[in-house]
Order: sequence, then C-alpha cells, then structure tokens
Amino acid sequence: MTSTLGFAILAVLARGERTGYDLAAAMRTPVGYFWTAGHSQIHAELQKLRADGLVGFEAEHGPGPQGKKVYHLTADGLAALRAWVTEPPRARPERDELVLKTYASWLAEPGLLRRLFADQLAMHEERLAGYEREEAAFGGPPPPGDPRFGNYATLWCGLGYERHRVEWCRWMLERLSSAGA
Amino acid sequence: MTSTLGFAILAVLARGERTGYDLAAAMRTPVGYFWTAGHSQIHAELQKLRADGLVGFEAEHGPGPQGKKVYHLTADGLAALRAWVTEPPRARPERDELVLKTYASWLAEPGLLRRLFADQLAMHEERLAGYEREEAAFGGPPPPGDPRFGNYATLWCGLGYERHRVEWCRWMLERLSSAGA
DNA sequence: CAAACCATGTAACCAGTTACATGATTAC
DNA sequence: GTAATCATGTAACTGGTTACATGGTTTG
Repeated sequence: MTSTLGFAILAVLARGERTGYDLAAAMRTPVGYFWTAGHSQIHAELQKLRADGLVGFEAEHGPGPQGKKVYHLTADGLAALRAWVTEPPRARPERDELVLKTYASWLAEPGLLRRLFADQLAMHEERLAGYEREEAAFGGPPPPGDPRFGNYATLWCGLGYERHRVEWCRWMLERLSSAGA
Repeated sequence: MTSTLGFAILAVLARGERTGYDLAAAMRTPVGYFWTAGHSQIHAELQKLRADGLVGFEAEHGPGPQGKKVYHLTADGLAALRAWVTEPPRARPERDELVLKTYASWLAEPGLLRRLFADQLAMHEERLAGYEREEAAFGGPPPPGDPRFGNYATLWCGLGYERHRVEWCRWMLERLSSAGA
C-alpha cells in the first residue's frame, strides 16, 4: 500500500535518478507547490519503496557518515506509477485557515480585516506574477508525453488558482469598504 | 496554544451554544467545506478549550451514558477568537493529489487520462451548480457584521474555486484531445 | 581554515483518522 | 419493539513536523 508521498517520490524519480537529498530539494521546488515532505520523511519512505521493490539504489562514495545512495525506478516502480496516475484521487478533507477566518469574520474589526485581505491580496499577486514569468519562459504548452508537459500543466493550475484567489481577495475588500469603517 | 481546530470550534460556538454532537455536524456542513474534524477529535479539543477557560458547558440530562453537555463561549473565548480572526493564517503546505498526478501525467495512457479529467470536470461542475443554487437563495451578500456574511463570503470563495477547477479541467481536456490518440 | 552545502539517518511529538465501546431518546 | 438518531468517550494507528545527531566535500 504505497502512500501518496511514495508516488510523489516515484514521479520525481521517473524523470531521472536522484539521491534522497535531491528528492528533498525537488519536494521544495517544483513539487512543493502541490506536495511537500521533509528529508526525514523521504528517507523513511525510500526504505519502504525499496522493500516493495519499486526503487533501487547504487551506493556511491560521497559526503556524510553513510556515503550517498543514488535511487532509480525499477520496472515495477514505473508500472505502479503509471497505474496510479490515471486512478481517481482519494478525496482529502479541505483545510483552509483563511476561509475559516472568513467564516468568523463578522466578529472582526473592519480595519484589521481589510488589512488581512490586503496582505493576502499582495501575496497572491506576487505569486501570480512569478507564475506568469515562468509561463512566459515556456512559450506555449509542450505536448503531452513530454515530461515538461507535467510541469506546464501544474503551472497552469497554479495560475488559475492564484487568479481565483486574487479575485476573491478583491471582492472581499470591496465588500468591506462599501460597508464603511 | 489553541490549535486551528480549537478556533474552528470557537467560531461555531460564536453563533450559539452547541453540544459536541452538534459541533461534529457543523464540521461536516457547512464548516466542512474548509475545515473538518471527526467527533473524537472534537470531544478531545473541547476538553482542552475548557481547561484553557475558552468554553464552558452546562450538563443536561440526555441520551448516552454520560448525558449531554451544552457548550458555550466564555468572554475569554470570544476575545481569543476575535484576536485570531485578523491574524495572518499560518502557511500550510499544499497537498493536491490531482495536481501531483498531473505532474506525472506525461507517462499516462491518453485515453485513461482524459477519462480522469472528464470525471473530475463532472464533479466540479456538479459542486458549482450546488453552490450557485445556494448563492441564489441568499439574494445578495449580507452586510459584514452579520453572521451570515461569514457564510456568504466562504460560499463566494467556493464558487470561485470550483470555477477555476472547472476551467482547468476543460483546458486539460483540450490539450489532451488536440494531441490525438 | 571556516562556512556553506551535500548527505543520511533516528527519536519525540502532534494532528488527524478509524475502530472500539456504551447507552439513552425518539419516531415509526 | 426495533431502528435511527443523539450523545460521549477511549485506544490504536498513520502521516507529518521538528529536533537531534553525524560527518564528508566544496568554495572562498
């Protein structure tokens, strides 16, 4: 029973062999935009994946007390990843603290509330601008089948999400202003 | 150090006294759209909130081996909730399994992938239609300061989110169709 | 030679889920 | 009377975070 984190690791490894350290870096950027994990979790998961025969490694001489291990997908690992990709995602409960605050926002001081949403708006506008720069660097979507299609399609999702968030923050600020201080 | 779940409970209690059972129901609908918890977690959290003096309860005779406890906010609880509402939300790591699958989608069979996104599209269209019906029932936003403002504003966020998701699924399907197979 | 980076691992803790356990009240 | 609902709690487990622990390699 491979966990979602396990598949996240397999998905990175499908693009080329990596050390645990490299995987941790990938789990910050770009995979961190939709799935994250610290290095301690990654090393533990790699041991499980290895026990299940989904990854293997070559030990190399390198830094640290244990040297380094370069992990790669096995044939079984690739097959498991391929099968997982098109299966419907397990529904996870939503958890959005800003929306929860919004639910209780009728209790808040209007000035402080406007400040909260103005800050959130600025943050999402900044992220959006960053994604737009990234998108421009692509110059159009790569074809499905190209690994870069995965990067582009997730970026496109991020663009849509940030736009939605920006619009919602602006809508909130309008509502909060029109009702006076 | 009250947890976010603690504030979710306080936010519900701010609208009126409730039993743990009632709180669990609220954590399914409507709060469940942005924060969820099972009843076991809620009872445990209520004990902590009580130890911190943020809630109190009246024991009543009722069903079950322990009777029932009707919880209410204390003055401290209301103050803590008010202070929390306008503080910036703690950044949580994103975890979106569908986007992770998308990242690995270059490996997938095109037909199965189209099926995945068609199903997701149908699901989000259905949710969107439901939210639109709810929105129509409001007949415009209540003023901030009205508890119903909280409900309306979170609903508006949900509407935007579902629209974004619908658009992204459609974009994916277009990309996947134009590339043949 | 010092700091930053590369590299792997364990342990303790916290949050959240699922399963177990009990039993009164209400509606049919 | 029986089933659904109301009602509260504990225990075991899983996933994830933070802190602890070690030490080699590279760059300035």
